Amino acid sequence: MTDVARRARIRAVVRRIPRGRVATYGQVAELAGLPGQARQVGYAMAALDVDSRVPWHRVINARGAISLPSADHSALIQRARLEAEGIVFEGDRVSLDRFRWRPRAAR
DNA sequence: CGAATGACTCCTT
DNA sequence: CAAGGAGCCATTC
Repeated sequence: MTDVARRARIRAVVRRIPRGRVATYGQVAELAGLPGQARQVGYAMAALDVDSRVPWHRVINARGAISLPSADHSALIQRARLEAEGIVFEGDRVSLDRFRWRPRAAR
């Protein structure tokens, strides 16, 4: 699969994450048909524009935390957007039990 | 081309 | 909870 196709599939999965829900990098990788390649998802997110129509802010790491230095501007934008959608942070993380996106088989 | 890098994750100390 | 290591693989040097 080409690089372009791979990133397109990753973006397609991220676009399906609904408001008020989050998904982990590993989860996105899996749904995109790239199991075990969570890093590539992070890479694809980094390549997006901050104002991209792809909801990159709904993608967080397996600990439920934002995978960017807390001082990073993008990290602040990400947290603000998530809280604006109703996601609650407990310290520096989100309860995946409560907010993780659970996609239905087919849609 | 080899080595380092990194918006990751899992497992072990 | 903190650290370290291994697996992962596109990208950059």
